Amino acid sequence: MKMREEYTCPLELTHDMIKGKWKPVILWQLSKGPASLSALKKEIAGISQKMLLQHLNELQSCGVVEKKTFEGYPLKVEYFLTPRGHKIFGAVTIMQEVGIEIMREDKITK
Amino acid sequence: MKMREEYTCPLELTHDMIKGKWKPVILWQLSKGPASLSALKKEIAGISQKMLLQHLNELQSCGVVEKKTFEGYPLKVEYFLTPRGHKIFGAVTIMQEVGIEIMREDKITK
DNA sequence: CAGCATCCGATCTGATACTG
DNA sequence: CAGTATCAGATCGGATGCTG
Repeated sequence: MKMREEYTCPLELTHDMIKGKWKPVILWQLSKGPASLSALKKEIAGISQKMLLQHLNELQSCGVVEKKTFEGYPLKVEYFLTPRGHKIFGAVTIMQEVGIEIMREDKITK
Repeated sequence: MKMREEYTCPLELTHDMIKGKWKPVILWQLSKGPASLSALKKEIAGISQKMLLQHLNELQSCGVVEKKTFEGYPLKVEYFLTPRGHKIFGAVTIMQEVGIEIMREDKITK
């Protein structure tokens, strides 16, 4: 991922934050509230642990997601959206709405 | 790109529509009004013709963009957003806004 | 001006196996 | 449960040259 200063336009910056196959779905899940790694893995059908972690790390490094680690056994970690994450989630919401509309339209067309 | 029926969730569908390095910027430009290939190329700094065309084709095949071809020489073509394109543009708008905010925040932090 | 084909390196994704 | 390492295949992106 780029350093912040390298972005020439705002869209490029934000696009980086939601690019990747699973980022919108991860944000969607986290918008419901904090979640552990295993919970996310369960809720997001088809994602591999590697990709989940990789995307979570990217989301953290651009300030969209943070995590809280609880000491002890078994290990417990909670991922959650930052204020910035909630802002970007606004875009994801629209994506979801448009997607629903389109799927509905396509059903009617059939 | 997938066939419509293969999408399991709306977000996956919409994500396909804006994924790719240049799609948000292309939608941004087209939101200002119809534009020719060369106009887009001029307005979008750094894009290659190949990627521009490829993304425009993908946007067309998911019903976000259409084009109108005018016969004659020199050839003239206009790309423009469909109603569906305008809906998705709503998400792009938020991306832009969030991006601007973040860039501003980062400047203050410095 | 609009659009296609090809080649190549970079990046992304996923399966699997392993650590604290 | 959380997280890392690695390897192979798929996809993406960009440069270049060619066609109508």
